[in-house]
Amino acid sequence: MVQLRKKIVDQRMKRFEEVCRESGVKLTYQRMEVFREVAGTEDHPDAETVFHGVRKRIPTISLDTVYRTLWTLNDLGLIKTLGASRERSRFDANLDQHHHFVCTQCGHTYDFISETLNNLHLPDSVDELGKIESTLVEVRGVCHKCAKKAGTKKSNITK
Amino acid sequence: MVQLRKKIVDQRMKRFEEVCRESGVKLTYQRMEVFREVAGTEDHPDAETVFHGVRKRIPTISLDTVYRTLWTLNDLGLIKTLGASRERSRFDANLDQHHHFVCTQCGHTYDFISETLNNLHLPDSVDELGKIESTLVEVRGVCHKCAKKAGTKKSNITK
DNA sequence: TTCCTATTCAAGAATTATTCTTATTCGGGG
DNA sequence: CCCCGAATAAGAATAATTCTTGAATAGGAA
Repeated sequence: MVQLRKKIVDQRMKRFEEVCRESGVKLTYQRMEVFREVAGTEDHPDAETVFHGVRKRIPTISLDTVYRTLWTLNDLGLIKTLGASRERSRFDANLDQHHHFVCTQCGHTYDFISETLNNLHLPDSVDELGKIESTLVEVRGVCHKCAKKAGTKKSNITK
Repeated sequence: MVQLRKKIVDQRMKRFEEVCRESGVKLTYQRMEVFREVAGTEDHPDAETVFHGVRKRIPTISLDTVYRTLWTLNDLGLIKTLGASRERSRFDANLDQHHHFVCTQCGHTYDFISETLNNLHLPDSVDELGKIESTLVEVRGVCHKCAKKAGTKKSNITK
Protein backbone atom coordinates (compact mmCIF):
# COMPACT_ATOMS: atom_id res chain seq x y z
CA MET A 1 0.00 0.00 0.00
CA VAL A 2 2.74 2.38 0.99
CA GLN A 3 4.64 1.10 -2.00
CA LEU A 4 1.67 1.88 -4.24
CA ARG A 5 1.36 5.35 -2.77
CA LYS A 6 5.03 6.01 -3.43
CA LYS A 7 4.60 4.93 -7.02
CA ILE A 8 1.72 7.36 -7.53
CA VAL A 9 3.71 10.22 -6.04
CA ASP A 10 6.69 9.39 -8.24
CA GLN A 11 4.46 9.41 -11.32
CA ARG A 12 3.02 12.74 -10.32
CA MET A 13 6.46 14.22 -9.64
CA LYS A 14 7.60 13.10 -13.06
CA ARG A 15 4.64 14.75 -14.71
CA PHE A 16 5.25 17.85 -12.61
CA GLU A 17 8.80 18.15 -13.95
CA GLU A 18 7.67 17.61 -17.52
CA VAL A 19 4.93 20.20 -17.36
CA CYS A 20 7.19 22.76 -15.69
CA ARG A 21 9.89 22.28 -18.31
CA GLU A 22 7.42 22.44 -21.19
CA SER A 23 5.84 25.64 -19.96
CA GLY A 24 9.12 27.33 -19.04
CA VAL A 25 8.37 27.42 -15.32
CA LYS A 26 11.54 27.06 -13.30
CA LEU A 27 12.09 23.93 -11.27
CA THR A 28 12.83 25.31 -7.84
CA TYR A 29 13.26 23.37 -4.63
CA GLN A 30 10.26 25.12 -3.06
CA ARG A 31 8.00 24.36 -6.00
CA MET A 32 9.03 20.75 -6.03
CA GLU A 33 8.35 20.28 -2.33
CA VAL A 34 5.02 22.12 -2.39
CA PHE A 35 3.85 19.89 -5.19
CA ARG A 36 5.21 16.79 -3.48
CA GLU A 37 3.23 17.72 -0.38
CA VAL A 38 -0.08 17.95 -2.24
CA ALA A 39 0.70 14.95 -4.42
CA GLY A 40 1.35 12.81 -1.36
CA THR A 41 -2.01 13.16 0.35
CA GLU A 42 -5.68 12.45 -0.25
CA ASP A 43 -6.69 15.08 2.26
CA HIS A 44 -7.28 18.13 0.02
CA PRO A 45 -5.10 20.28 2.27
CA ASP A 46 -5.40 24.06 2.49
CA ALA A 47 -2.44 26.38 2.02
CA GLU A 48 -1.64 26.53 5.73
CA THR A 49 -1.50 22.73 5.99
CA VAL A 50 0.77 22.48 2.97
CA PHE A 51 2.91 25.18 4.49
CA HIS A 52 3.37 23.22 7.71
CA GLY A 53 4.19 20.04 5.85
CA VAL A 54 6.75 21.63 3.59
CA ARG A 55 8.32 23.58 6.43
CA LYS A 56 9.63 20.32 7.89
CA ARG A 57 11.83 20.02 4.83
CA ILE A 58 12.36 23.71 4.03
CA PRO A 59 12.22 25.59 7.34
CA THR A 60 12.69 28.96 5.68
CA ILE A 61 9.82 28.73 3.17
CA SER A 62 7.21 31.47 3.45
CA LEU A 63 3.45 31.08 3.45
CA ASP A 64 3.26 33.48 0.55
CA THR A 65 5.43 31.22 -1.55
CA VAL A 66 3.12 28.32 -0.78
CA TYR A 67 0.11 30.33 -1.92
CA ARG A 68 1.85 31.57 -5.04
CA THR A 69 3.06 28.11 -5.89
CA LEU A 70 -0.32 26.47 -5.36
CA TRP A 71 -2.01 28.88 -7.76
CA THR A 72 0.80 28.38 -10.25
CA LEU A 73 0.34 24.62 -10.06
CA ASN A 74 -3.38 25.18 -10.47
CA ASP A 75 -2.82 27.33 -13.56
CA LEU A 76 -0.53 24.65 -14.97
CA GLY A 77 -3.27 22.09 -14.47
CA LEU A 78 -1.16 20.04 -12.08
CA ILE A 79 -3.58 20.40 -9.19
CA LYS A 80 -7.19 21.48 -8.80
CA THR A 81 -9.07 23.42 -6.17
CA LEU A 82 -12.09 22.02 -4.39
CA GLY A 83 -15.20 24.01 -5.17
CA ALA A 84 -15.02 27.44 -6.68
CA SER A 85 -11.57 28.85 -6.10
CA ARG A 86 -10.67 32.09 -4.35
CA GLU A 87 -14.35 32.71 -3.68
CA ARG A 88 -16.22 34.26 -0.81
CA SER A 89 -19.35 32.62 0.56
CA ARG A 90 -22.37 32.76 -1.73
CA PHE A 91 -25.98 32.08 -0.87
CA ASP A 92 -29.02 30.63 -2.55
CA ALA A 93 -32.69 30.70 -1.51
CA ASN A 94 -33.78 28.16 -4.11
CA LEU A 95 -34.27 24.97 -2.13
CA ASP A 96 -35.75 22.96 -4.99
CA GLN A 97 -33.21 20.43 -6.16
CA HIS A 98 -31.16 21.84 -8.99
CA HIS A 99 -27.66 21.58 -10.43
CA HIS A 100 -24.79 23.94 -11.12
CA PHE A 101 -22.75 25.06 -14.07
CA VAL A 102 -19.72 26.91 -12.71
CA CYS A 103 -17.70 29.10 -15.06
CA THR A 104 -14.00 28.53 -14.45
CA GLN A 105 -13.21 31.99 -15.83
CA CYS A 106 -15.59 34.37 -14.09
CA GLY A 107 -16.70 32.09 -11.27
CA HIS A 108 -20.37 32.68 -11.93
CA THR A 109 -22.69 29.79 -11.09
CA TYR A 110 -25.67 29.11 -13.35
CA ASP A 111 -28.51 26.87 -12.18
CA PHE A 112 -30.05 24.18 -14.32
CA ILE A 113 -32.61 21.49 -13.62
CA SER A 114 -32.79 17.86 -14.67
CA GLU A 115 -35.19 15.23 -13.48
CA THR A 116 -32.70 12.53 -14.44
CA LEU A 117 -29.87 14.02 -12.44
CA ASN A 118 -32.19 14.40 -9.46
CA ASN A 119 -32.45 10.63 -9.21
CA LEU A 120 -28.90 9.42 -9.60
CA HIS A 121 -28.03 6.00 -8.33
CA LEU A 122 -25.00 6.42 -6.08
CA PRO A 123 -22.54 3.59 -5.47
CA ASP A 124 -22.73 1.73 -2.16
CA SER A 125 -19.32 3.06 -1.21
CA VAL A 126 -20.95 6.43 -0.56
CA ASP A 127 -23.17 5.01 2.15
CA GLU A 128 -20.04 3.86 3.91
CA LEU A 129 -18.87 7.47 4.12
CA GLY A 130 -21.90 8.89 5.91
CA LYS A 131 -25.58 9.73 5.85
CA ILE A 132 -26.57 11.28 2.53
CA GLU A 133 -28.61 14.48 2.69
CA SER A 134 -28.48 15.85 -0.84
CA THR A 135 -26.84 15.33 -4.18
CA LEU A 136 -25.99 17.78 -6.89
CA VAL A 137 -24.12 17.70 -10.14
CA GLU A 138 -21.49 20.36 -10.62
CA VAL A 139 -20.48 21.02 -14.19
CA ARG A 140 -17.42 23.15 -14.76
CA GLY A 141 -16.66 24.94 -17.96
CA VAL A 142 -16.46 28.32 -19.64
CA CYS A 143 -19.71 30.21 -19.96
CA HIS A 144 -20.66 31.83 -23.26
CA LYS A 145 -20.18 35.31 -21.90
CA CYS A 146 -16.54 34.55 -21.03
CA ALA A 147 -15.95 32.58 -24.21
CA LYS A 148 -16.90 35.67 -26.20
CA LYS A 149 -14.44 38.01 -24.53
CA ALA A 150 -11.74 35.29 -24.65
CA GLY A 151 -8.05 35.91 -25.25
CA THR A 152 -8.14 38.89 -22.95
CA LYS A 153 -7.85 36.59 -19.97
CA LYS A 154 -5.24 36.40 -17.27
CA SER A 155 -3.50 33.16 -16.20
CA ASN A 156 -2.29 32.71 -19.77
CA ILE A 157 0.68 30.65 -18.70
CA THR A 158 0.20 28.71 -21.90
CA LYS A 159 1.63 31.70 -23.76
CA MET B 1 -42.57 36.53 -15.78
CA VAL B 2 -42.17 39.31 -13.28
CA GLN B 3 -45.52 38.25 -11.91
CA LEU B 4 -44.24 34.69 -11.55
CA ARG B 5 -41.10 35.91 -9.81
CA LYS B 6 -43.15 37.92 -7.38
CA LYS B 7 -45.23 34.87 -6.59
CA ILE B 8 -42.14 32.81 -5.81
CA VAL B 9 -40.76 35.50 -3.55
CA ASP B 10 -44.08 35.76 -1.74
CA GLN B 11 -44.14 32.02 -1.19
CA ARG B 12 -40.62 32.10 0.17
CA MET B 13 -41.39 35.03 2.45
CA LYS B 14 -44.36 33.16 3.82
CA ARG B 15 -42.25 30.12 4.56
CA PHE B 16 -39.61 32.37 6.10
CA GLU B 17 -42.12 33.77 8.56
CA GLU B 18 -43.43 30.34 9.42
CA VAL B 19 -40.00 28.86 10.04
CA CYS B 20 -38.91 31.83 12.13
CA ARG B 21 -42.01 31.67 14.26
CA GLU B 22 -41.75 27.90 14.73
CA SER B 23 -38.12 28.06 15.79
CA GLY B 24 -38.54 31.09 18.03
CA VAL B 25 -36.34 33.34 15.92
CA LYS B 26 -37.53 36.92 16.08
CA LEU B 27 -39.02 38.51 13.00
CA THR B 28 -36.99 41.66 12.64
CA TYR B 29 -37.08 44.14 9.79
CA GLN B 30 -33.42 43.48 8.96
CA ARG B 31 -33.91 39.71 8.87
CA MET B 32 -36.92 40.04 6.65
CA GLU B 33 -35.16 42.28 4.17
CA VAL B 34 -31.99 40.19 4.09
CA PHE B 35 -34.04 37.13 3.28
CA ARG B 36 -36.13 39.02 0.72
CA GLU B 37 -32.92 40.08 -1.00
CA VAL B 38 -31.65 36.52 -1.38
CA ALA B 39 -35.09 35.15 -2.17
CA GLY B 40 -35.51 37.64 -5.00
CA THR B 41 -32.51 36.72 -7.09
CA GLU B 42 -31.09 33.76 -8.97
CA ASP B 43 -27.59 35.20 -8.71
CA HIS B 44 -26.23 33.44 -5.62
CA PRO B 45 -25.06 36.74 -4.14
CA ASP B 46 -22.29 37.07 -1.58
CA ALA B 47 -22.73 38.92 1.72
CA GLU B 48 -21.42 42.21 0.34
CA THR B 49 -23.90 42.14 -2.54
CA VAL B 50 -26.80 41.38 -0.21
CA PHE B 51 -25.59 44.21 2.00
CA HIS B 52 -25.70 46.71 -0.86
CA GLY B 53 -29.14 45.58 -1.93
CA VAL B 54 -30.64 45.75 1.53
CA ARG B 55 -29.00 49.09 2.27
CA LYS B 56 -31.27 50.72 -0.31
CA ARG B 57 -34.18 49.90 1.96
CA ILE B 58 -32.42 49.99 5.36
CA PRO B 59 -29.59 52.53 5.06
CA THR B 60 -28.40 51.90 8.62
CA ILE B 61 -27.97 48.13 8.37
CA SER B 62 -24.49 46.85 9.12
CA LEU B 63 -22.50 44.34 7.14
CA ASP B 64 -22.10 42.30 10.29
CA THR B 65 -25.85 41.95 10.60
CA VAL B 66 -26.03 40.71 7.03
CA TYR B 67 -23.41 38.05 7.74
CA ARG B 68 -25.06 37.02 10.99
CA THR B 69 -28.46 36.87 9.39
CA LEU B 70 -27.28 34.86 6.40
CA TRP B 71 -25.77 32.18 8.64
CA THR B 72 -28.91 32.16 10.76
CA LEU B 73 -31.03 31.64 7.66
CA ASN B 74 -28.64 28.92 6.60
CA ASP B 75 -28.95 27.20 9.98
CA LEU B 76 -32.73 27.45 9.73
CA GLY B 77 -32.56 25.72 6.35
CA LEU B 78 -34.09 28.72 4.60
CA ILE B 79 -31.11 29.28 2.33
CA LYS B 80 -28.06 27.27 1.33
CA THR B 81 -24.47 28.14 0.59
CA LEU B 82 -22.80 27.31 -2.68
CA GLY B 83 -19.99 24.85 -2.22
CA ALA B 84 -18.48 24.16 1.15
CA SER B 85 -19.32 27.03 3.43
CA ARG B 86 -16.93 29.22 5.39
CA GLU B 87 -14.02 27.36 3.83
CA ARG B 88 -10.58 28.41 2.74
CA SER B 89 -9.15 27.19 -0.55
CA ARG B 90 -8.28 23.50 -0.66
CA PHE B 91 -6.19 21.69 -3.22
CA ASP B 92 -6.10 18.27 -4.83
CA ALA B 93 -3.42 16.61 -6.93
CA ASN B 94 -5.65 13.73 -8.01
CA LEU B 95 -6.60 14.60 -11.58
CA ASP B 96 -8.38 11.32 -12.29
CA GLN B 97 -12.12 11.90 -12.42
CA HIS B 98 -13.67 11.33 -9.04
CA HIS B 99 -16.60 12.58 -6.95
CA HIS B 100 -17.07 14.21 -3.58
CA PHE B 101 -18.86 13.50 -0.36
CA VAL B 102 -18.82 16.72 1.69
CA CYS B 103 -19.63 16.54 5.37
CA THR B 104 -21.93 19.40 6.32
CA GLN B 105 -20.71 19.25 9.92
CA CYS B 106 -16.92 19.18 9.74
CA GLY B 107 -16.51 20.30 6.12
CA HIS B 108 -14.23 17.41 5.26
CA THR B 109 -14.40 16.21 1.66
CA TYR B 110 -14.10 12.49 0.97
CA ASP B 111 -13.37 11.22 -2.55
CA PHE B 112 -15.21 8.37 -4.14
CA ILE B 113 -15.14 6.90 -7.63
CA SER B 114 -17.91 5.66 -9.87
CA GLU B 115 -17.68 4.67 -13.49
CA THR B 116 -21.40 5.33 -13.89
CA LEU B 117 -21.20 8.87 -12.52
CA ASN B 118 -18.21 9.56 -14.77
CA ASN B 119 -20.45 9.20 -17.81
CA LEU B 120 -23.57 11.14 -16.91
CA HIS B 121 -25.81 12.29 -19.70
CA LEU B 122 -26.34 16.01 -19.18
CA PRO B 123 -29.43 17.80 -20.48
CA ASP B 124 -29.07 19.95 -23.59
CA SER B 125 -29.81 23.04 -21.55
CA VAL B 126 -26.30 22.80 -20.13
CA ASP B 127 -24.71 23.20 -23.54
CA GLU B 128 -26.57 26.46 -23.85
CA LEU B 129 -24.76 27.76 -20.78
CA GLY B 130 -21.22 27.20 -21.99
CA LYS B 131 -18.48 24.79 -23.00
CA ILE B 132 -18.33 21.84 -20.61
CA GLU B 133 -14.92 20.92 -19.26
CA SER B 134 -15.65 18.54 -16.41
CA THR B 135 -18.47 17.11 -14.35
CA LEU B 136 -18.56 15.92 -10.79
CA VAL B 137 -21.18 14.75 -8.38
CA GLU B 138 -21.20 16.43 -5.00
CA VAL B 139 -22.97 14.52 -2.26
CA ARG B 140 -23.63 16.37 0.97
CA GLY B 141 -24.34 14.68 4.26
CA VAL B 142 -22.95 13.91 7.68
CA CYS B 143 -19.88 11.69 7.79
CA HIS B 144 -19.74 8.77 10.22
CA LYS B 145 -17.09 10.45 12.30
CA CYS B 146 -19.36 13.45 12.94
CA ALA B 147 -22.47 11.29 13.37
CA LYS B 148 -20.71 9.51 16.22
CA LYS B 149 -19.88 12.63 18.20
CA ALA B 150 -23.33 14.07 17.44
CA GLY B 151 -25.39 16.15 19.84
CA THR B 152 -22.30 18.09 20.86
CA LYS B 153 -22.64 20.26 17.80
CA LYS B 154 -23.16 23.96 17.44
CA SER B 155 -25.84 25.53 15.23
CA ASN B 156 -28.43 23.51 17.09
CA ILE B 157 -31.14 26.05 16.47
CA THR B 158 -33.48 23.08 16.30
CA LYS B 159 -33.02 22.86 20.05
C1' DT C 1 32.65 26.29 -15.50
C1' DT C 2 31.42 31.07 -14.96
C1' DC C 3 28.50 34.80 -15.85
C1' DC C 4 24.08 37.02 -16.66
C1' DT C 5 19.39 38.04 -16.22
C1' DA C 6 14.65 37.11 -15.73
C1' DT C 7 12.34 34.61 -12.45
C1' DT C 8 11.51 33.39 -7.92
C1' DC C 9 11.88 33.96 -3.13
C1' DA C 10 11.42 35.68 2.03
C1' DA C 11 9.78 38.99 5.04
C1' DG C 12 6.81 41.88 6.44
C1' DA C 13 3.28 45.27 5.24
C1' DA C 14 -1.21 45.65 3.21
C1' DT C 15 -5.77 44.10 1.84
C1' DT C 16 -9.99 41.67 2.07
C1' DA C 17 -13.41 38.77 4.15
C1' DT C 18 -15.43 37.66 8.26
C1' DT C 19 -16.24 37.68 13.21
C1' DC C 20 -16.15 39.59 17.88
C1' DT C 21 -17.15 43.17 21.58
C1' DT C 22 -19.95 46.35 23.63
C1' DA C 23 -23.38 49.50 24.37
C1' DT C 24 -27.99 50.34 22.62
C1' DT C 25 -32.46 49.10 20.69
C1' DC C 26 -36.38 46.28 19.83
C1' DG C 27 -39.88 42.21 19.26
C1' DG C 28 -43.36 40.13 21.28
C1' DG C 29 -45.05 37.62 25.47
C1' DG C 30 -47.11 38.83 29.89
C1' DC D 1 -47.79 49.24 28.20
C1' DC D 2 -43.77 47.12 30.30
C1' DC D 3 -40.05 44.10 30.50
C1' DC D 4 -36.26 41.08 29.18
C1' DG D 5 -33.75 38.28 26.37
C1' DA D 6 -32.53 38.51 21.69
C1' DA D 7 -30.92 41.40 17.96
C1' DT D 8 -28.58 45.37 16.13
C1' DA D 9 -24.89 49.10 14.81
C1' DA D 10 -20.36 50.54 15.04
C1' DG D 11 -16.02 49.84 15.09
C1' DA D 12 -12.20 46.96 16.63
C1' DA D 13 -10.19 42.47 15.96
C1' DT D 14 -8.95 38.31 13.52
C1' DA D 15 -8.01 35.28 9.66
C1' DA D 16 -7.00 34.41 4.93
C1' DT D 17 -4.73 35.94 1.09
C1' DT D 18 -2.00 39.11 -1.70
C1' DC D 19 1.31 42.86 -2.59
C1' DT D 20 5.94 45.25 -2.28
C1' DT D 21 10.70 45.20 -2.15
C1' DG D 22 15.24 43.85 -2.06
C1' DA D 23 17.98 39.59 -2.17
C1' DA D 24 18.77 34.92 -4.08
C1' DT D 25 18.76 31.49 -7.75
C1' DA D 26 17.76 28.55 -12.06
C1' DG D 27 19.30 27.62 -16.12
C1' DG D 28 20.75 29.36 -20.74
C1' DA D 29 24.79 31.67 -22.97
C1' DA D 30 29.69 32.52 -23.28
